[in-house]
Amino acid sequence: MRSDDVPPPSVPDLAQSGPRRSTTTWQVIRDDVLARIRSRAWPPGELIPHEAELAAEYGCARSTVNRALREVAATGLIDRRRKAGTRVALNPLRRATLHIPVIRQEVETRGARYDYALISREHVSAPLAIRSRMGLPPQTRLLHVRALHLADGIAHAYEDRWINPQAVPEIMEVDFARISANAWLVQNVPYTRGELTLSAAAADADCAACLLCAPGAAIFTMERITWIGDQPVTLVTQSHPPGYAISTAI
Amino acid sequence: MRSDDVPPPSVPDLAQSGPRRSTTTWQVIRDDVLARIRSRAWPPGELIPHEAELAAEYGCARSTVNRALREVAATGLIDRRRKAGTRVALNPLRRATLHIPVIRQEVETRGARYDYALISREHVSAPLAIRSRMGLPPQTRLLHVRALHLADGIAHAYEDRWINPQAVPEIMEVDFARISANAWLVQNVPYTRGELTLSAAAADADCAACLLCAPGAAIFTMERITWIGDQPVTLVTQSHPPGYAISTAI
DNA sequence: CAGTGGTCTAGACCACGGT
DNA sequence: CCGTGGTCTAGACCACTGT
Repeated sequence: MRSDDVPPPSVPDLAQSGPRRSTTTWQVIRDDVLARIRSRAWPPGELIPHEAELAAEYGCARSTVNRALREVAATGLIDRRRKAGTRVALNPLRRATLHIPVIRQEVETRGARYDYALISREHVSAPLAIRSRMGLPPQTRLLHVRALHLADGIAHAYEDRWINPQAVPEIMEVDFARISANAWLVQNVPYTRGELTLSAAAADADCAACLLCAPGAAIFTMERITWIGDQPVTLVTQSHPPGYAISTAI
Repeated sequence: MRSDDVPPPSVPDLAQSGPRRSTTTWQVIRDDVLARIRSRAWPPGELIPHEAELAAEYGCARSTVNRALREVAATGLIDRRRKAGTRVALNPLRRATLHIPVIRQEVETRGARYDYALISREHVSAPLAIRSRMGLPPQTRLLHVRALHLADGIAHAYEDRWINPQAVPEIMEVDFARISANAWLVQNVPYTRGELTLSAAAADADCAACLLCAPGAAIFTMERITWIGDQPVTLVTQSHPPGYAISTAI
């Protein structure tokens, strides 16, 4: 920051959880804005000063204020519109970034040995539930691959995957005993779009047997669908044993 | 009309000169970078051109390239380090933004009527599990509030909440039959930090009774803890009936 | 129309960290 | 050391949209 002649803004200094390490101007502005919103100095629905005004207040360029406010807007706490200005969100629909674990890494960073075990591989006509989920017509044949991810030999995740050979014909030649479907797809298929769905499900017989839990036990599932253009590539459901959780800061 | 029949550049023809249609320069660069990564033109681990080089290619300012690459880096697909340059991530730890629903809105946007029903309110000594989760010493007394969120009269979420009156003394006077704990806290408590944990759990007897499902049924739970500074404010667990899921684009 | 945010530039200095 | 990204500036024009 350059102009030291501007007094520090009179922001109610909320109790900080940790030491403030943000030294850059835009981070200072961002944190001040967050503090003013959370302290209700700027209550929900309120119009906050526009960029030029804040730039003057902080003695910085407007683009620096823009950067700070853009970051705040990304969390959903403020609503920005041209001409209308910037308002504190009335019902802050919070956005949080979720770090989606890559199973192998997840296992190995715990210091455990990672193993992959193929359970089954079949080329079959897709069941209705899978077809409709992937948006495929009747009679479509899909590759159905089931596998287990192991941490030090014990089950870490049960994977039930459907692959559309029309999108990736080469998949039919892959030996899933040697390379996991996920690893092969990650290395060979540049998907253009994906969707992730988190839910809870009761363990079915197969899943329970693999994860060593009771049938019907509460299982955390992550379902992913990926497309190349409009063509669905794969639908994969990864089920984690009871106790699994995923966290993020908000 | 100029010759727009040029196919979408697989290796993008750079040196833009004409006006942009619907996307801005930084978005074009971002999309090109994503396309080159996904098409493996830039394979995992590869060093990509540095900012100045890309700026020259696109005929734009370096800060515009910086904006584009910063957005890509936010998704975890590239790793940027000073002096070392920018590399395509070897194991892309994917980041996805999760939109955390505000229950009332979630219900009302479905066109359903929202209702809130208080089940119980007690001022009790905190159980060990709750204390340790919130990082509170033994003997701490907490306000325990259980409630139900209803959509058109049927259960949409079961809420089990613990509130620390030391952080928010006024909470003891609030009539939870009139206003939900969440609504009151959102309006009155500027938390500085929060943590969200998603998991699956088996429905306990109370939860099952409220959500009209079998005891032990797989329940999707969202647990939130918020702090003011170092002081924990509230720990809330919201449980959703079987079938509930939360989605995001990746 | 006019006010506001969104983008962009052509520079500049600085912080980090590999060599 | 010195190359690279991170930040910042003082402007500028444009796009959107409320009045």
